[in-house]
Amino acid sequence: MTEIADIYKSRLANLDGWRDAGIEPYAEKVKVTHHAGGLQEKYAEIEAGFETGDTVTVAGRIMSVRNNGMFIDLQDHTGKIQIFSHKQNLDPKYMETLKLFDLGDIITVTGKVRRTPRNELTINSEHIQLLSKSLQPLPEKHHGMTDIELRYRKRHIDLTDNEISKDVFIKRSKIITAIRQAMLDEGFLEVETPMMHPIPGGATAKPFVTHHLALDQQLYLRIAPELYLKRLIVGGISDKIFEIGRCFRNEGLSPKHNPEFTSIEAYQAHANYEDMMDLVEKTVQAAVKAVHGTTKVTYKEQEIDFGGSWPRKSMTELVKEKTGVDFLETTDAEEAIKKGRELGLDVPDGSNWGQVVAIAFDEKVEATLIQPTHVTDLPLDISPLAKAKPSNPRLTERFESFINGWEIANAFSELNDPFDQYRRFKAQSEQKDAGDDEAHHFDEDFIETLEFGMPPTGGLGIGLDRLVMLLTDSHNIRDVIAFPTMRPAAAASLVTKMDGKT
RNA sequence: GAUCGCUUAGCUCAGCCGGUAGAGCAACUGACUUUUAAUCAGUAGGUCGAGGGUUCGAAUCCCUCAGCGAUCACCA
Repeated sequence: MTEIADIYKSRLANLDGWRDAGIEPYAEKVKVTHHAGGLQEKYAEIEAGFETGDTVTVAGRIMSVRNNGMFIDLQDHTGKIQIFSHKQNLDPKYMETLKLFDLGDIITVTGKVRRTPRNELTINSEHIQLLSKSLQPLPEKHHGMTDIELRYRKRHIDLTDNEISKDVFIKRSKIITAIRQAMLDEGFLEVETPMMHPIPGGATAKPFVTHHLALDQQLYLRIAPELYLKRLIVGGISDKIFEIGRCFRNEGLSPKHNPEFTSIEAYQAHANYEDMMDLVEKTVQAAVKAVHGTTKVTYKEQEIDFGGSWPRKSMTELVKEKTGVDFLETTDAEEAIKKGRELGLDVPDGSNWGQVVAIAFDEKVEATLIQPTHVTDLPLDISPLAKAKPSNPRLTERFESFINGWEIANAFSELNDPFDQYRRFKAQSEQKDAGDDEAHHFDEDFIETLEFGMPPTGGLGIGLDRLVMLLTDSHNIRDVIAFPTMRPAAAASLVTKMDGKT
């Protein structure tokens, strides 16, 4: 017999013990009057040895047991509190069932609150009862579950066990709530658009493909909600809309990339990219304040200040600062490629002017942008949905916001000229034909949408997972996604674990 | 996709130059209504990630594969 089976069987025996005692081991709910955290706070000041006489009912998980079940550490979602089960207070019939408890069991306790002579806030149990039996062993109580892979695969254990992990997901929720609230405060309407697209659009990325049976139709999981949100702007449902939701990209995994990730996209009619910069600052600052109470955050021992108005610098200007090369002075792609290669950049043959600028920026500038910075005026070649800059048609009214060397936001004055959009899609589809499987698809329906007339509009996207990473000092995106995408676990280990259960 | 590293009991980890598989916690039996990582005595628990090879002998050396991590590449 393997040991896991041993533990499992002993717990099963205890489960039967409850039934023998006439108590259902998966009980009905009880009325919980207090939580551990609240009690710790309320009675923080009482002295060691003081008995309050206040009766409370709590419920939670048994995290540790001392002295034959006399002392139990009970944990609920707010914290821990000690339970004292002594024959002075506890009905003999409950004394009998104490031995049926296992670590991890969810129980309820009613009794009076006191502080023990050893200064531990404690409930003297008068009634203690199983609410739900735990058949699986919890991780080791001192070190907890540190195996990073197991924490990702078995998040339910990680959360019961790991305060830091729990805190990250609570903060994630607060960050998203703060951003949503900031958008609502700005007068934006929250909307929803399809996640299954007949033509994937709105971003440069490889999509997931799926198939609808009844329609016999190929569909793509969305890589961005952008084009649908613009359709809503055309429709005029509101001048200000936003969507918070999942996007899916069929690309490599890394500490900064999960195949599904959460973004916010916002569109504002009669606004432009400069208005979007203000909006990025407002929403991100609201998120920072919601979890830190200040605008300053430490990430990997580096202080990042999200406060104030962030510097706005053009991409070509930044490249010039770092390399001495002003790509605005290059007249065509060939000259740009030559200059780029002189800088030691790996520039593929056939790159266009904008792609060279982007490579120079990625290689030479990106990693240096630690403090929040809006990088503006991105090349038109790499911005197929952004409006060209009137003063320089090679550039667009687009910016990306960088923090800690990461692109956190991407925004622009939306291209609303259907003729221009037609030409951009055409250029993209030529790139696609040339073998670029990330180039945008040609979306005729979207062209038609623009033909109805879209007002001048500013659009914005923010990657929320990365923002959560920054605000929780998390160094892997999997630490901020409750159930990150994982390869299937080795079959053998799972089967072994299941063996004992039958 | 490339390089490097990790994988030993349910959990956390030792295991050196190849020589019978180890500890703590958890579990089980017993003692004690006593605590703060409770204590004491005892018991049990292993396909050493998987497969192959070298060897008299492999957790250990070699090869292949898998999962995970870090870095790089693509991307947000």
